[in-house]
Amino acid sequence: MFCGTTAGKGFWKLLVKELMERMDNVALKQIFREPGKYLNQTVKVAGWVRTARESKTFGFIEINDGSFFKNLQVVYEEGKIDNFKEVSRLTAGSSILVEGQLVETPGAKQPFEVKAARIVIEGLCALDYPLQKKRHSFEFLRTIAHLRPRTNTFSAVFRVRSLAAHAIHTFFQERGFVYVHTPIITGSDCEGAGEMFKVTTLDLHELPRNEQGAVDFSRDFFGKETNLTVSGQLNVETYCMAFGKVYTFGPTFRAENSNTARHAAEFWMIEPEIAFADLKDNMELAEDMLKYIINYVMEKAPEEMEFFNSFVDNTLLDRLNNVLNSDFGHITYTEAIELLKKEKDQFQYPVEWGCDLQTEHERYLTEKIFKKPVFVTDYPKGIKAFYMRLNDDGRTVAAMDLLVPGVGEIIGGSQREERLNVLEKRMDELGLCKEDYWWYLDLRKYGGTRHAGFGLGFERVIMYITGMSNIRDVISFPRTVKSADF
RNA sequence: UCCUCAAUAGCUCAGCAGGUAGAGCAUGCGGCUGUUAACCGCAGGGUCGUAGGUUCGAGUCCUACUUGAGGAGCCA
Repeated sequence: MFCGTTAGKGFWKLLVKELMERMDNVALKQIFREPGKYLNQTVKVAGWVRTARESKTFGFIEINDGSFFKNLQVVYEEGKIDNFKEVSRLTAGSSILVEGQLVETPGAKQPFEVKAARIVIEGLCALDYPLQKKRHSFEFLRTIAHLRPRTNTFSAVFRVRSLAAHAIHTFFQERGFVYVHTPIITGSDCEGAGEMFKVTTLDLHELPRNEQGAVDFSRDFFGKETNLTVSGQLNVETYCMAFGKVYTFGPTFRAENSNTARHAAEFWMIEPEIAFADLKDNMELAEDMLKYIINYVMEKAPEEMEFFNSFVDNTLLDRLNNVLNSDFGHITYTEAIELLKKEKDQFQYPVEWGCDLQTEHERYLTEKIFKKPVFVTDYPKGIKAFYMRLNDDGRTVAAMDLLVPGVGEIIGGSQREERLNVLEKRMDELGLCKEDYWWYLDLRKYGGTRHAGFGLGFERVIMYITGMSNIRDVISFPRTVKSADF
C-alpha cells in the first residue's frame, strides 16, 4: 500500500475521502440508544429502504441497516438534495447512503428523523421485489428464505437467535464449563435410536460389494460405515471425565421422516455434562440456564420482544416473566400417570404406567396442570436409553424431560449409569454389542463418577422465547423432509 | 408414515346453486407542502397447482398425483 511513490497528494486525499465515506456511518442502534449524542448534528447512515412515501416536493424514506429492530425516518425535499427525482422514485429494498441532520420530531410517531442533505443510491431494487409493506404469510416467506431476514419478524427472530447463542456460551463460561467440539461425523453405528444420514464417498451407482453381497464399507473413505451425528453426548462424556463441567453446542442431524412444526433434519443442540452430580443437580442447571437465556434476551432485545408480544403471541411477555419469577414444576413419571388417569376422559389415548406420555398428556401437564415449565422424572427403563442410571426400584431410570407450554419437550436428560456392571447388564438386555462402546465403558472402569447431562434443542428455545410456532421460521435455511432449498 | 384441510393476479384473499374471473395491496403514470401499512385518479397484470373424468359447458363436481399447512407418531 505504501509502495506507490508515484501517487501524489491528490491520490491520498481521495483514498482518505473514500475511507471516510465507508467508515463513518453510524449504526441505527447507536442513534436509537443514545439519541442525545447525535441530535442536531450531521450523521451518516447506510441501509436498505423499508418503505417510502413521496409527495410533489418532499418525501419520506424509512431505512433499516440491520443493527437495530426499528427503522430510521429520512425526510428529503426538492432543492435540498441534488437528486430529488431519482430519490423520489426509490422503492422498498433499495440500498442507500444518507447524510443529514438528526432532528427531534415532537408529537410524531417516530422520536426523531434525519433531514437529508445528501442521498446516495447504492443499489436500486428491481421492481419485482416480492416483499411488500404489508403482512406476508410465513409460508410465502419460506419460499423466499434469502429475502425474509429483511422483514420485521425475521429481523427480530434472528437477532434473538444470535443473542440466545451468546447467552448460552456466557452462562456456561461464567460457570467454568469447557466448550467441547464433538465430531459431526460419527462411526458408532448404534449411537442411539433414530435414523441417521449416511456419510460416504462411495459411488452410489456402482457400490463395491463383499463376498456376501453386502456393501463393502471397508472401501469407503473412513474404511467403515459412518453417519452424521445425532448427539454429541457419548463423546462429550469422555471430556466430562477430564474437565468436570463441559458442554457442546453444535449442529445435529436426524433423518427421521418427521412432518411437524417442531422437527427439523438439521438443528442445533446444547449438551452440557457435569461430573460428581446427580439428577437434581442436572435439573437445577437446566432451570438456571433457561432462565439466564430468557433474561439475557429480554434485556438485550426489548424492542424485538415487544414486537413478538404485539404481533406473534400477546401472552408472551407475561409467560416469560412468569417463568423468570417462579420455580419450575417437578413431578415423577409415576405421579404424572396417576394424575392423568384421573383426567382420562380428556384424552384420546389411554394413560398406562409403562407407556410413553403422548403429546396430549405432556401438553395437559405443562399447560393445564402446572401452567409453567415442568420436569417429569424417573421414567420406566423400558422407554428410555441404555445409558440412563437405574433407580433403586429396579424399574425406573433417573431421566428427566422438561416440558414447556406451547412447545412441548425442550430438554431431555438423565443421570448416567456410572456402575460398569449395571451398565453392561443393561446393554446385554437391549442386545447392544459392547465392543462398539469399548471407550464409553472404559470411562466407568477408569475412575468413573456420578455424572449427568441433558440435551437442549436450540430452535425450540428460540420458539419458546419468541412465540414463533414453526421451527422452520427460527432457522435461517431450514432442512426438513423433502425440503433443502437455498 | 397416517389423518384433516388447502392450492385463483407478484402478495393477501373473494368467486355464492356448474354459464369461460374480481377486490385490496404491490408496480407504472398523473395529482397532493409532514407522511408514517399515507391519500386521490388512471393503467398494465391470471392457460384458476398438474393430469384425467362427468357435462352442451368446470375456478366450482369426481379421481389420481404434486406442493403446502395443521394434528399424530418419533424426538430436541
